[in-house]
Amino acid sequence: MAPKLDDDTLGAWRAFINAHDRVTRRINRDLAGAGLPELSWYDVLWSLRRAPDRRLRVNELADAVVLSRTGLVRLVDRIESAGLVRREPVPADRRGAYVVLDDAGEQMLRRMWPVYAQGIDSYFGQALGASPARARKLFERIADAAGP
Amino acid sequence: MAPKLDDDTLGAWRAFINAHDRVTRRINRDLAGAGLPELSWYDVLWSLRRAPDRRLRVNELADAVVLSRTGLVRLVDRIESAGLVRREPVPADRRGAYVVLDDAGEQMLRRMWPVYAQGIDSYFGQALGASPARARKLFERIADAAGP
DNA sequence: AAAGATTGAATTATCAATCTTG
DNA sequence: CAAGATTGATAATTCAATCTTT
Repeated sequence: MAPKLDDDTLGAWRAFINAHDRVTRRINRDLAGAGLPELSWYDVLWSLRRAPDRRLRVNELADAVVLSRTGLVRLVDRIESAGLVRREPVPADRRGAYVVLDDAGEQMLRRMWPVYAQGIDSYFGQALGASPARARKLFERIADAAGP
Repeated sequence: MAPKLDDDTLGAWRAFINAHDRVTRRINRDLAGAGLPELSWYDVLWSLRRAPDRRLRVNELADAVVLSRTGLVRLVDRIESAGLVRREPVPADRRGAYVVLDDAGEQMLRRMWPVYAQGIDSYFGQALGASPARARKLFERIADAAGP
């Protein structure tokens, strides 16, 4: 039942939780300090810009973002109120809705990126050491191990 | 201003966010499925048990847990309502309050541990590969880089 | 005035139920 | 009935303001 976890695995776990909390908090603080919206907004805008025709179905977006489907609907409401995205009907399927990136959303993305990138670099990237690729593989293995 | 982030660092960052979300979600789901409280409760109870005399000041506890001071006060309220901890006055300093682990809290800790440990092992530990110690150091470097 | 802790009000996240279309 | 999306109710997190003691 209770697998024997060695000290390093347990220590790694606690450090992992801690690292995530600190890094995201600092980045969000930096963004707020610059009068910009938080991380989750960036994730939504960024996912949309990468998508063909700058649009995604609500469900697709929910998969791309760290949030429940319901949570995403609420988040899109707020971002739409801010005029950064809009909803559009889906031609073939009248149940669905596209979320489409607006120009103001693209501008916001550009304003946020310097602050965000700086945060990733100084609070996270620097600590990865000589081989970011190795760290990347490690994180991807963890994400895969935890499944969808 | 915008540092050049290489693809691996950025990929590592996205995988990191993703991994954290998936692992904590799964563990919390497993706990809920077993009729047990969520992760943050465990953190509080565990911190108290390690502490001398099974008690910590509210501020000390807030440092040990991934939560703001206010958030911790609310969390302790709930855990106290569940009868797992109690507040006690601090002899020398009448401003302060100890949070003390109750026997029911220790029992809860023991009930939660198998589920929690299993989750850490299968969703996280397995992916660390041959050297958990190396992973641990990496996570600790990140936590340090992001400061307190 | 500052430290320790708490509360009120506002924001956000989540579950279950709902509505609409396929 | 199932899929896509949304809403209502509930719970949790946070900021600023507050209260008490040092």
